[in-house]
Order: sequence, then structure tokens, then C-alpha cells
Amino acid sequence: MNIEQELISSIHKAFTDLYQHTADLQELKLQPTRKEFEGTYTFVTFPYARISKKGPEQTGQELGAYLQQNSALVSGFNVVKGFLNLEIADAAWLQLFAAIAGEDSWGQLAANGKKVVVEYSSPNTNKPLHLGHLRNNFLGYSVSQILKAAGYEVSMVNLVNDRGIHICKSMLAYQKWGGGETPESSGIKGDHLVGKYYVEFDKHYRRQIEELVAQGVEKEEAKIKAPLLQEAQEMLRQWEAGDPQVVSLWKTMNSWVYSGFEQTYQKIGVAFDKFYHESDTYLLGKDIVEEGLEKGIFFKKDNGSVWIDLSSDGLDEKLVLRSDGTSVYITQDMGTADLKYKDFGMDKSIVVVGNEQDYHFKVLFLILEKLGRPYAPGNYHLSYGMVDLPSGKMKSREGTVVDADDLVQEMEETAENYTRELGKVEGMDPDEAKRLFTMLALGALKYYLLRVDPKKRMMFDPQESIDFQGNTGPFIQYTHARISSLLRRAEEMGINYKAVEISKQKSVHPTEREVIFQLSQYTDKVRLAGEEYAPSIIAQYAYDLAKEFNRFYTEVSVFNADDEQLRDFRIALSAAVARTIRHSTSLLGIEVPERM
RNA sequence: GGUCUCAUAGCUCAACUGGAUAGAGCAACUGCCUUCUAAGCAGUAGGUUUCAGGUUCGAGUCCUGAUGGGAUCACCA
Repeated sequence: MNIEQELISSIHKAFTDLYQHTADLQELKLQPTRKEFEGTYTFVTFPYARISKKGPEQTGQELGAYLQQNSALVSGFNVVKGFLNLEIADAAWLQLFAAIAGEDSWGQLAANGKKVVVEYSSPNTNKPLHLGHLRNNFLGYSVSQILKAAGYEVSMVNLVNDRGIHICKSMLAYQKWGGGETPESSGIKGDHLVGKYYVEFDKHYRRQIEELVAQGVEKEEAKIKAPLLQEAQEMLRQWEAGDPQVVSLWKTMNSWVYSGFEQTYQKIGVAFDKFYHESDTYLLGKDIVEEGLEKGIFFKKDNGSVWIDLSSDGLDEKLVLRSDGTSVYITQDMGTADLKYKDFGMDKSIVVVGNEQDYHFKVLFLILEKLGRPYAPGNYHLSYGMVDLPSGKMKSREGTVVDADDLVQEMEETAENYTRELGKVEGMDPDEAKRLFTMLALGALKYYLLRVDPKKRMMFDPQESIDFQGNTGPFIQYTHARISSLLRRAEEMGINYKAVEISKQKSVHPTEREVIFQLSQYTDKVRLAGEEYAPSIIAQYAYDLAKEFNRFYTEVSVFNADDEQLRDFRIALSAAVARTIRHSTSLLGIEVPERM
């Protein structure tokens, strides 16, 4: 049962009966009535005055009267200027709730038979994950869950950038100054240990540049000529040539990083169905360059480099293959695009990458389109904005990055302190308490990063950003714990609220009606969030629902209801809210506790 | 400089894709725990939606321009 759709079709009929006009069903739109007016749905009549040949207000009156008479859903109406506010009958709300409570797969849309691949995380293996990666990981995981709920078959993949000059820098520094330390010997987590040497490299490298500049070398030239960089580049050449020593060190250090990443991924609750490694894929794409040349989409310059001219699409000329025949970034990406299609045969392919690469993906997708790839129309760059600190942009060289592991740990400590302060751990066994702290820490963090529209850049203040009150993850988690407590009590009292006959219910309290209304919006929100790739829609929804439930909770009493019928109805309503909170937060990758 | 993008309460964010008097949270202030978890609820205060034009019944939202942030324009990834 869908109240909105039924209302729309009644309005459609009203236009025919009253004005002999066939309205376009797509054009007829309802919006929620603003709080200061009576009613639930509002129909705007301004655009239809032309059709009725009467003023917007009179049109509203006529439509309202018609609906009240001809639709069982409409129990009353009022018209303010060109706004027709419709009040919905209690019986309709109850019927709607019965349908929701009885829905087996609530929140799961019907399978649409389409496959989608979501690529996210895609870290470099030269340093640990930081705050920016967290936004990426949470977004990628959440969008994947949302698309599953929207009916897609989803695969999550991670394209690890495990080769290149950056990892050689760490390797070189380790070779020079590492003294053979390992994660085991130093007690440092693998990715952090490798990151330490990346920083070490940069320190010495900058010193060399300064020395050269002091000798009168231009800064730009000094950056290239510094011996350390030369050595790192030489190491990269050795790696590509398969030098056993270099490859062995590369394998060792990468394995440290992987075990570090694995720990972090597990901690923050993200996972992947498949890993791709650039060391395997960096040679791909050259045959596509050939193909493009044959098709006349690419052209070769005198020095042998290959380009595409995108000026007719408002872009520039773009290099796709170097003059020495080696790949550039976009060459590989063409190759991996084909590879993914070969592996998954997906209808949609989403890459979660920061918006500093907007231009790159615009070009890449355009090329794949020109090459006539069957999957080209399904490509989508989920571009997200940077995470700024109060001090400005995060810069790894300036040591202003917020490390992911550190942040999570600090959050756990904050959660623990706060929870203990409130005296919520009494009677809780230590394991449950520990799980709770982690749940709250990650709930706060994930909600904070996901509630903002992905496209927008956002501000993160480590000192005060993460709160446990108000519009936060823990607020939603708390609401769930509250309801769980109600349901435990119902259980203890042996109440079988699932058997309640909702049709026997006589009336609906305004706050109950609001809760049912919120519940009824859920499916649409899931669909919308899937279309827009926007976890923020789900986050906002979960908050609104929790907020509405808390109002209900304080305004009416569940266990002191007038009669058992009403009591059981309210328990059932609460259970439906808990279920929806659980489902919606799971789409955000957030867990909710039974007590807190 | 070219292209793209953003600008909403002191702060962090919304605004259902053009609808009513622009909403939440934080911070400030006032109430509510002898009834189901006060990490809650109710309320007060806080706005020329950066600025100037335009489009129409109607603009935070669309178009033009300006100002100010950011990104990008490598034979880096």
C-alpha cells in the first residue's frame, strides 16, 4: 500500500471529472505538509489554475472537496493560497502500518538483475590510512550496501597501488637507515613502519634540495637532481627489470603494509570481494592504445607518443602512451576497466575517488565511450570532496594528517570515558562494554563522515567535531537501545505483540501518526540513495526517524497505555522502528547496541 | 590565464531537485527524571541564503556578471 500513489491517482481522476483534463501522471507531485499546517501531504495548485480556469485557491477547494468525497484516504483538507493540504484518515495510517509490520524484507527492494562493481579504498602502500581514506572507505562500503538494498548484485573491489616511485622511496630509506627492523622487532604496525621510512626519505630529500639550492642550483632543478630521488628512480627501474633483491625487499615491505591494512579494514568494518594490484595491471592498456590507433581515435606524434584530441568535447589533448612506449596512469586505467568488465560483466561500474581526479575520469570515461565499450554508459565516478582540518588542508609532509588508526583509538577512549561517566557500564560484562565502546566510536565517526553530501568538501575538527549528542551516530544507537529495552520488558511480560490486530485499533495519536509516516518513507529513501549514490540521504533519514521516535517515547507511555490493545500496538510500532533503525544504519556500516 | 566546483545562523551541516514564514545539531539561555534508558524531550534567541542583475504566479535552488575559497590543466599517480 502506498498512500502517495493512491492520492496521485485520485488527483488524476479529479482533473478528469472536474475539468475534463487528462493530467500527466509524472507531473503530479505531492510534498509533505509543513509542520505549521494541518495535514500530511500537500498538493500545489498554482500550476493548474490555467487548467481549471479558476484561481489557485478555488482550484484547491474543488480538488479537496472531490478527494474528501471520493477517496477513503482523505479525511479532511484545508487550502492556504495555492496549497491544498490533505489530512489522511486514521484507518489508512493503521492499514499502512500493518503492511509495514508484516513486510518480510523491509528495506530490501526487489532484485533488478543488474550487476554493479564498486571500487573503493585503493590505497598506496607507502603509508598508513588517514582521515581522507576513512571518508573514502566509509562511502564505498555504504554505497555498496545501499545498492544491494536497492536490488543490485554488488561486488566490492580494491585496486591497490603497490608499485611506483612512492614505494621505492620508502624502500630506499629503509635500506639506508632501517637497520633491519621489522614490525615484530619494533612493535610497530606494518603500514606505520613503512610510512615512517617514507617520512624519513622526505626529510633527507628536502635537506639535499636545500644543500643544492645553497650551491646556487635552481629549486626546480634541485628537486630533480637530488641524489636520493635519482636513487629512488634507479630502484624503480631495477624493480621493473625484476632485480631479485629489489623485488624481494618490495615483497617484504608490502606484506607488512598489507597486514597493517588488513587490521585497519577489519577494525573499521569494511571488506572486499576482490583485490587488484597495480603491479599486475600496470602493463595493461597498451593493446587498447593499438586498438584506438587503428580506429583512428588516437593519433601518434613524431616522437612516437600517442594522444587523443578531445578539443571537440571541450577538453584538451591528452597523452595515452609515452614516447618510450610505457604506460601512463590513464593507460592502465583503460586496461583495468576492461579487466573488471571481463571479471564481472557488470552493468554499472563505480569508482570512489576524490574530486581532485574529476578531470582524469572525465577523460577516461570519454575515451571508453569513443572506443565503443559496452560498459561505458555504466561508468560513474563517485567523486567526493576533501576533508579539511581547522588548520586547513591535510599535508602528509607537514605532519598535519590525522592517522586513521590513531583517530579510531582516540574515539574509543572518548566513548569509554563518556559512557563510564554516565554510569552505563554497571552490570555489563567487560567484553560487552568493550564492544560497546568500539561500536559507539565507529558509529560517531561513520555518521559524522557520511551525513554530509559526498560531493561537498567538509570540515573535521578532531577536538570538537565528534559528539555523542544531537545529530550523531550515538543518538541513533541510543534510540535503538531504548527500544531494545522496551522489547526485553515485553518479552519478560510474555506479551506477544506481533499478534496484535491493528485493524481493531480505533484511533491514532498524532505522534504515532508521525512515526508511521516516517516509516512509510523508508523504501523511497533507499531507492533515492541508490540513484544518487548518497549515504547522506540514509543518514539523515535514520536521524529523523530516531528523533520522531523519541518524541513519541516521551509523549505517550507504552506500558501504561489505556488498554492492552493499545499497548501492544505501541510495542509493535516501536519494534518496527527498531527494525528500520537497524536496517538503515547497517546501510551506513554502523552497528547498534541492545543496551547502552 | 583556461576549465570545473563551492559560498546558507557564531560553528558543523539540511532544505525531497522551482513552492508556504529557509530547518537540525553544537555553542548560549529556560523548563522537564517517585512512570518504559535525560546519550532524551519541550522552549527562547540566532538569517538581506556572498554581492548585483535577470527568467515567472513563486528563486537558497535556473541564467548572466562580480567577489572570495578550492581543485585541475605533467611523457606523476
